[in-house]
Amino acid sequence: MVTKSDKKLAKNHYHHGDLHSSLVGAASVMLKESGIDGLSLRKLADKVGVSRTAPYHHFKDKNELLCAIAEQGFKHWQENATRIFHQKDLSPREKYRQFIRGYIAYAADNPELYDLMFGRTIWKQNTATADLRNVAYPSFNQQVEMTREWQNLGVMPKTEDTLRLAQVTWGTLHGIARLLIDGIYADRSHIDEMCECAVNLFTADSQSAKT
Amino acid sequence: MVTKSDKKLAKNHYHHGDLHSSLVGAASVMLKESGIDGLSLRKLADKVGVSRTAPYHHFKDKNELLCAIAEQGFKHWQENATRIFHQKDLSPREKYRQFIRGYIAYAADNPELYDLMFGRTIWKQNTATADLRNVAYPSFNQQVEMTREWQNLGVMPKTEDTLRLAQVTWGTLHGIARLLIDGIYADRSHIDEMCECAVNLFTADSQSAKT
DNA sequence: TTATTGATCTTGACAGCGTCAACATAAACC
DNA sequence: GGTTTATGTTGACGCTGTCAAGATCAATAA
Repeated sequence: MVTKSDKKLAKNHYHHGDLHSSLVGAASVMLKESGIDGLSLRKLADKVGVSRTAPYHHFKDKNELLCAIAEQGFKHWQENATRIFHQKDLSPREKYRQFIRGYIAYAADNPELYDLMFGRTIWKQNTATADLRNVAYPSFNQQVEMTREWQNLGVMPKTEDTLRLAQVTWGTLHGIARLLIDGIYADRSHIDEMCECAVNLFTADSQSAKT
Repeated sequence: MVTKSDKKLAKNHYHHGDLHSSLVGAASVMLKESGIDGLSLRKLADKVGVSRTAPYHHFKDKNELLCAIAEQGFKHWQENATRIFHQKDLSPREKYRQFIRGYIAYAADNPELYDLMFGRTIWKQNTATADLRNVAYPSFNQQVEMTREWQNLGVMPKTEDTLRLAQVTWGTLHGIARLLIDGIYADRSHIDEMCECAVNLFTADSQSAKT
């Protein structure tokens, strides 16, 4: 049994040590490179240096592993979003613009992760872990709360119902993101202008008070 | 060989007759029921009453079959869209509303087909057949032409660049559609109100001239 | 200290998938 | 009638997720 000690020099252990988080880590990398379908549990186990079925002692099935990755993604995005939202020295409208650009940029920079977090694999099959739901639902909800705040700040029209407005505007961001990461909007040089256009449309009083 | 004559009574033929279109037909049904991943060539061949690999004499691989189904979908949607657009006795704004509702309804009624037509399976891998591209690209483009017309009719703001405006508004429709068919917007009773909200946002002079 | 339990990792196996190769049959054409 | 071509067949390969049964080690109870 010199094989193991080759990889983990000091530790010649039968047990891996922290296989759980090692798997999530390696799986995130593999997801980024190959997408959800390309992420194979067997290849993953191989990369971590463990047998085919070892991961099944830490995750019930592939879905549970995917949920764990998505969970990390939501936490990461959440930080990102609140950081933008609490930025100082910015007019509300400029902050809104930043948020929109930040949203699209996050999706464009992490296409496969975005696909996992907001795609059908997890949500349509209704197989989200309790842990994932505990992070994702608040994140979905934050979209509504932000919209309410933007309405109060006079950035978005107060005439529209908050929930509907949030659904439509998030729908827009999601749609643009998906068209980008799914290869339908090929030309990414237009992203900035598209965001600008969206801001114009969603902003109350789009004629006046630009910038 | 009485087996075959049981299924196709008169024809006890070694050759199927019109396997190509039979496959597309059965595959469309199977897609609707099980989605892209659930659509298995082996099950499909079995359902049509033919051996596992027979389809490979009519489609190079699964991708080509999927493209054929998507092609049908685009033609079907194209009819649908132009029928709405050339409806008589409707104010431009009302026609626009109808189009938006029609778009979302088409996606909601054919979720798996929509996923195939506008999803990553075909477009991200860049594996669209020439035939498919010949139907899909004009369909994408029609979105821009319609936007231009709506701008001319005074429904949509003339201040925005046509291409950007088309990208953002189509993005919105696509995003709402995806959130619905991917199981994130669970409550379909809100669809009408969401469409209404979108119309309000995208329509020039949203304050006045409602209907 | 020893015995036992439980967590973790192993190999073996199974069914399903897309797809290639080799072969069989029927139709079409010279 | 004989040859080519289109279309069907079975067999096989490698990949996948996942279950079952056994091996190994850590921790805990006697």
